[in-house]
Amino acid sequence: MEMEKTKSAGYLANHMARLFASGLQARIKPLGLAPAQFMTLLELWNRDGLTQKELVVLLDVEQATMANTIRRMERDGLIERKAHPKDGRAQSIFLTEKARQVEADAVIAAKTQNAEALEGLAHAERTQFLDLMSRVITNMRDRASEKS
Amino acid sequence: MEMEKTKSAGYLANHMARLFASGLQARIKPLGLAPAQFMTLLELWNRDGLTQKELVVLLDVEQATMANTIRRMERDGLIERKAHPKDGRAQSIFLTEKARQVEADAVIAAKTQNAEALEGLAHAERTQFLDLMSRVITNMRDRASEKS
DNA sequence: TATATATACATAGCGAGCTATCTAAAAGGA
DNA sequence: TCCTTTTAGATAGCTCGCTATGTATATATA
Repeated sequence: MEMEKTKSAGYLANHMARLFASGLQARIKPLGLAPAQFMTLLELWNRDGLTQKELVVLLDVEQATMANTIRRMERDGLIERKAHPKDGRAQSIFLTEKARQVEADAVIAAKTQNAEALEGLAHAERTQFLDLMSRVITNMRDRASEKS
Repeated sequence: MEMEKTKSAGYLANHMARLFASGLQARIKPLGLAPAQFMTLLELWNRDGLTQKELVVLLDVEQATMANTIRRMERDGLIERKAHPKDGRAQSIFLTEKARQVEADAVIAAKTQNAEALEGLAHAERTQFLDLMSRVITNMRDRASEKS
């Protein structure tokens, strides 16, 4: 039973994601951001005052993962937590001035990384690439949630 | 400057790779394997007695990453290290009987995971998906090596 | 040959993902 | 109202990436 890794979608997905992450990391490190922090900031730049739970749903990571990411972001002065007005268990997460200031540069960095990765792909290929990834994600997400 | 994460190749690549990894993990955990161990075993099932350095090149991970993966594989009784006959710095890595015994089941698990992920894609779409990922990987790899 | 450089591997320390488990508050039901 | 269940979050402990650095052996050069 042969298994050629260069023809395995899973192997390629892992390899590709690592290259995206390290490329993005190099670009945003000067801004004081790490990749998961950037992804979280994307949601917060869009709308402030979310709870940890809301971020978990938006980014589709486990609660424990988000708890740690948020802790590092607080440590790094990117966010502040305030008591939730209605729910004593929850906290609302707000951006600091520092986080607001890096938005433009960080978004440019991410767009540049994406552009570099997709270099040499025709417009239609790019569209299809995003579509195929979305469909594959949907396949696996649905299958995963079925089991719970 | 808007940034829609569902249209960002990097975001999708990360999400997809996490789903592949957790799907594979669930399937091979009963065999006593973790995902990175499986990827390493794919090379060793193909050819035994490789050095750590050779595995680093084949899997395109950092040397320190491979050193840790190998240590866990040794701990778990999947490999044994023997002194390299020609080079006093290096070690040759050999499979244990245990590692050989799980090959067939592990390969089936990985193929099943890939098949599930690609469900609903036409044959031509699957081919193109692998091709697009390969080209994107090449883009980023070349760019990364340029800088060193 | 003696020294300098390059290479193979180990280790420390961090980010980011995961599962499992705990606490405290909220919500629901008897 | 009281008790049970659910939910929000924290924490411990693991894998697997990474960078940076140290050590010992090989190799190359003066």
